[in-house]
Amino acid sequence: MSPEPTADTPAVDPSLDADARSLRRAMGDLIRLVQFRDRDRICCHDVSVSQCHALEGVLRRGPLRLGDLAAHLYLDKSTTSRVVDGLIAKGYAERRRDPDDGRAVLLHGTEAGRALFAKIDDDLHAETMAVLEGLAPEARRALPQLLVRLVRAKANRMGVSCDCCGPDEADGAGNPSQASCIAT
Amino acid sequence: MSPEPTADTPAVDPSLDADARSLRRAMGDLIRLVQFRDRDRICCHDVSVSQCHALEGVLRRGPLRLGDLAAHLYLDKSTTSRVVDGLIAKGYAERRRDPDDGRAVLLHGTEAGRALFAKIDDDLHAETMAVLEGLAPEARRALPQLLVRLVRAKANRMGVSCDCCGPDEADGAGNPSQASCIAT
DNA sequence: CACCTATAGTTGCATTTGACAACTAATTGA
DNA sequence: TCAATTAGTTGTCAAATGCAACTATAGGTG
Repeated sequence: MSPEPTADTPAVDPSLDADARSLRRAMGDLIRLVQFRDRDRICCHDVSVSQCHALEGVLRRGPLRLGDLAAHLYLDKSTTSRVVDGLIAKGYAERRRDPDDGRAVLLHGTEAGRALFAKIDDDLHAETMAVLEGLAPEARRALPQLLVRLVRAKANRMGVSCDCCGPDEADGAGNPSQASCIAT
Repeated sequence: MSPEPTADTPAVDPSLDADARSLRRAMGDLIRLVQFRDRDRICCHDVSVSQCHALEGVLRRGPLRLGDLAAHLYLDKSTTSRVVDGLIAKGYAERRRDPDDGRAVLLHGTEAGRALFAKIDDDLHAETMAVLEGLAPEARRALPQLLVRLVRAKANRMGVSCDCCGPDEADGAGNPSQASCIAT
């Protein structure tokens, strides 16, 4: 269980274990809180949580196919199609035929969609800023990196590929595959 | 938008904004991934995700009332009751009358429940350890604290009180109300 | 003590979310 | 030209969840 520090296992920090427990506890709280969403079913403004994620996907990743959005959302394409229906019904997105492939649709955000998302994004950004404020810069910089690793580990375990970060890549140095995640 | 550094706003780190965006992107991925749970509906072994959280609550917080568990899970008490039904059906928990209050039940974990949870806990702990490994100790130590702040902020916004951390408390110093979260 | 009110849980019911499977339409390749 | 593949949509069903109604117990107050 607790590997002894030897020449090639360079002294495992004894607090690692405790840190892991703390992290899991906090994560558990976060996850439970996040999954409780039906109450104020509306994410923030006029859309459900899924719709909000979908809107973000459509806007951030430019016009994209339904299947790609489904992958991004970790949802079945049928579910995704219906989520998009909702977005379209509210006038935040639209389906257009892909000129290069008659089977496919390209999802575009509308002006209203962009406006709505900008508002939501601002809100969440402000909230996040408030959370980060006053934190040691190194710590807050390390956080996304850590979350990405966590997501990757979970995705791996669940047998899906997370689009945030490629197949895999050891990040011993500064910001390796994380870059590809943040950049988009 | 970008507040100018003055005497009393001690030079806002210009990277704060970028850090916040990175964080939100990673969080988004995490949340989407986590909400995709119906697929392998079974958390890991023999229970659903909700049941897993409930089991953890029952075991970690000793015998507790249904209402308290519901609060912990951010679920309606009716839903919680049914989640517990599932746990009981599988023999992982049991309802007992509260000797001090005939209306209440006290939820107890069974031996099987303890055993199952130990297994799940080990798995997740190992996963978390792997994620944390190789990270700078300060960074990984700061992480739970940060998540707690995030949870608190979200809980606040949603108008619920998160049990992980009390009403609120500025943590300028080392580890303030975070302690109460980790300690439990 | 009797009764009214508040509290703890359970059950009925409707809604939402989601997956899977069947279907349609379009592309690709032999 | 036609079979096989691929992109999306729609039908159907199951699970999760909240709200409201209900039961049973506690706690006060006249």
